[in-house]
Amino acid sequence: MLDKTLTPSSFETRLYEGWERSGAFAADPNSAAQPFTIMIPPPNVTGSLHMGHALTFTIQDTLIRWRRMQGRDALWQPGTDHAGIATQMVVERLLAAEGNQDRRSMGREAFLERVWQWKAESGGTITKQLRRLGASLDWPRERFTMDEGLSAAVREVFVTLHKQGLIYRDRRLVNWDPKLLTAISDLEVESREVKGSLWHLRYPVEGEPGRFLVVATTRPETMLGDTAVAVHPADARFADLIGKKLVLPLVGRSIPVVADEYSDPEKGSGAVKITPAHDFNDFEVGRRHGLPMPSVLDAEARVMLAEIAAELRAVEGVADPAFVQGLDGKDRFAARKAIVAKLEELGLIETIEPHTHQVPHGDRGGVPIEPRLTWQWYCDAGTLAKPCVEAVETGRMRFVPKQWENTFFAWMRDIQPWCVSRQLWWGHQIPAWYGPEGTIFVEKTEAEAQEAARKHFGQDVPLERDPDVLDTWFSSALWPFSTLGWPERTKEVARYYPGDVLVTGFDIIFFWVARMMMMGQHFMGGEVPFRDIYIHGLVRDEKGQKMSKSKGNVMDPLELIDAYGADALRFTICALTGPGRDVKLGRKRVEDHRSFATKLWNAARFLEMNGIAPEAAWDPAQAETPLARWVLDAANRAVAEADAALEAYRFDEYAAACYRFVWGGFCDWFIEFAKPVLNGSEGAEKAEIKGAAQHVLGVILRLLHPVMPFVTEELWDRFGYGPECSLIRAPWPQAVAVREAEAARAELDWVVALVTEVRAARAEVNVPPSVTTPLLVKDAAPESLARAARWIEAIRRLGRVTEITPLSGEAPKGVAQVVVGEATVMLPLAGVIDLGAERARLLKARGSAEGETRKIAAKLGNADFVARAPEEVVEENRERLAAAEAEIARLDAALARIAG
RNA sequence: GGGCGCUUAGCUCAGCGGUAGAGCGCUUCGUUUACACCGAAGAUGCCGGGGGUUCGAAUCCCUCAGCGCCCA
Repeated sequence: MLDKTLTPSSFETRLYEGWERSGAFAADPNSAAQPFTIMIPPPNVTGSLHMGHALTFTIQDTLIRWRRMQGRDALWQPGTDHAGIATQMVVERLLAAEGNQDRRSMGREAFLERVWQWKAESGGTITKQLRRLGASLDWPRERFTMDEGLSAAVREVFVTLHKQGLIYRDRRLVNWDPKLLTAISDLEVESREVKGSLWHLRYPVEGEPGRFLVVATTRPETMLGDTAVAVHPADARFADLIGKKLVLPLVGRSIPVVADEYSDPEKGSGAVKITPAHDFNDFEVGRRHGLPMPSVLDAEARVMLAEIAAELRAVEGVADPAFVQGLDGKDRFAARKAIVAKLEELGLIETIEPHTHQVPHGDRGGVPIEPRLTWQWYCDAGTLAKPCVEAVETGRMRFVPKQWENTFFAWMRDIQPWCVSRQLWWGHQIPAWYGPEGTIFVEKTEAEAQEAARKHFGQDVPLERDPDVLDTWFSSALWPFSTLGWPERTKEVARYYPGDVLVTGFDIIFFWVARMMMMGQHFMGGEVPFRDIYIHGLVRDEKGQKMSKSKGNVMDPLELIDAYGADALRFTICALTGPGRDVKLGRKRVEDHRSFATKLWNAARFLEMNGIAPEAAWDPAQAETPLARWVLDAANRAVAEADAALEAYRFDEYAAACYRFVWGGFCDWFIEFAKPVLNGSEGAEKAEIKGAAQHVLGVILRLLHPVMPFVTEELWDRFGYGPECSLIRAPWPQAVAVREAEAARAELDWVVALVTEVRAARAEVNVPPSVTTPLLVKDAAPESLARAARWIEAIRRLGRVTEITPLSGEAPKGVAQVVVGEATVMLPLAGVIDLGAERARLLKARGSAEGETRKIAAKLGNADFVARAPEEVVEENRERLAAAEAEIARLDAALARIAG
């Protein structure tokens, strides 16, 4: 016997282990079935399961379970990425907490060993948590971006791209994180609004004592590296200054005034100081005008004078080398204070206005990033992006929802060279070796580099390997094929590439999607890495706020699973995942949706109590009774709706179709109609209803399995539809042949309408539930009377009716009346009903029928409508008008009967 | 400043040319062989404002307003 209450925790772990142990999640490269592949966007190895994961993995698992049941050879590739900076930070923090020596003093090798040790101990957190969610990943195939195989792919790709000229070294400005001491991607930079000041500084014009050019800046400390001041060429205020020289305050260096459209006459003073080594825009201006580009801040963003020391010059009242020398080694913010104070003292500050502006911050380190001129490795993303743009334009790859392709195009068409080197230790060390005279040898191994160097120099030379590592996204970009064994020519690569769909959030389009596309197409013969890209929203809290630790509104999916079961969480997520919309999720929503799992459990329990059990031989095509045919037909439609919804990535519609059928159809009507039969004597009818019930329960369990895997598997096993843990591999339901479905639908619809009308009338005229009544039927067609007779038991039970008889002679006094199709049904309730309420009820029904009539009549009275609208629309309106008019007539008759 | 999206019942959202819907909440009633995480019934809408296209607009177009996100 099933327990009276559903307790998900009593079976979730057991079932998951059962599936995993039996190999139910495994892809089979030798299968004849058509593959279906989803590459998990590998979560960060330092991560733990949050709501965003719950959303994305519920969607992926729903898709993969559905396709697997459809008989596809499903591969859901698991794994994690090594998350260079994040992991390095985690381990460094750990070392600090343990009171151990820091990474630099322990050395690179020992540190990396410590990272691997951490990975072995803690790196599996998220993969364990994914199991709680029910994610059916092919675990034995789990990969890690730092695995030997994936590392070999990285070396192969780097060396190949280098030989093709698509990876090169360059000295340009990068986003430098002065806390983490590495270059970071512009995607790892976030703008934060900061309240600062706009300082208006006076730069003296050379040879014109007393004349100044005022520049406005938010970063006065960078002035040490100024090499020009730019004004707009069309700005009349400064026209005569163009080409003249200014004395750079404090430093004493002479710098030119240049004309450049970058300078915005509307902003600040209209003149802008140019510091090419410390600002991206200034860098471009510097390039255009051939300006020197001295750096004045070091890796840790402290003042560094080495590149300007030779040019320090004393100028009375303007520049003071001693002061500048005193800044050497000072932090950038301390230097700003000192410089502002000194300028103020010299009277070189015109005004200071409060100014709120966007300051780029590193998203990991949290400190303002510093544009910095360094040598780095770059990948020619522009060239790699072109075929990706084309693949989306021609439909070889498809964004769902489609509008995201705009975001993608906008970024891809304007993509900048991709800085792939990072000044970290944890990651794939760049396979580049430096020889004498700065020669570079890029090879897969040190031996090959040695060999190349020997060829070049004609003798063995000492080589030194580039200490930097590659951006984590570099290895993640290879994920769709490196996980399959590439560069080996494995059958997995041949079979599972390209994937069918990539599921991810829009915030990741630039990271995953774009980079996987670039590398996938370049290295896989132009073949795209996945055909569909399903973009879901973000999980927000009930009020629509982004979840964040600082706001304290985060929800823990594991805690919700503990409280309500994984199925409830998954079903909630599916039900709320509308197209292109964020998911507002609260505890209450999960609680609400849990009741659906409970409902399913209780319905199954009822069937079990009535001795309903799987009968594999039962043939739905032989069903004779209208009820069996009706429920089989409704199940067919539910399956069709679910399929269509899943094909279209409409998870909300899939959930709604299941909910409607299971609750609104199977439980509310089928089970209720079945009760009298199940209660009655054994015989063909009872056998058939039991047959239909077990058949449809089997359909329901399979239909719901992708979204509610645990409770469906538990019920499947307990009922004995198959061996333990076999639902996951059971065939997806298909429509069955139902004879005369149309007639069954008409019959049941009529009974439902009768019961509903009778219930409504009783409720509205305040008939106590304890009172039962006969029904007197007037003007009923013989078919209606026959139906009433066939369904009398169900109608008795559901409508609190005693018997149904045709009305003979006059209607009794004190009746409540309802209209069902052509018939008027009376409930003789003299002395019980409130006649006033009954009259009001009938008038209200008449009112709405009349409103309907007026609307349709007006439409049909419009000659243009009749002439131009499609014939079937006109015909449909004529029918509706006739029906509404007939209903008014019957209601009028009913009103007349109670009038006296 | 550029781009995208949203605005439909109290709340969360579907519908996107032809009868305005769902779930939750609310009100009333209810211990009938599953289920109170339940059952029955009921109320609630100028489909953001304005203009246009059309026989017909929540749905298509224009415009305005408010909200959100992304990129500068």
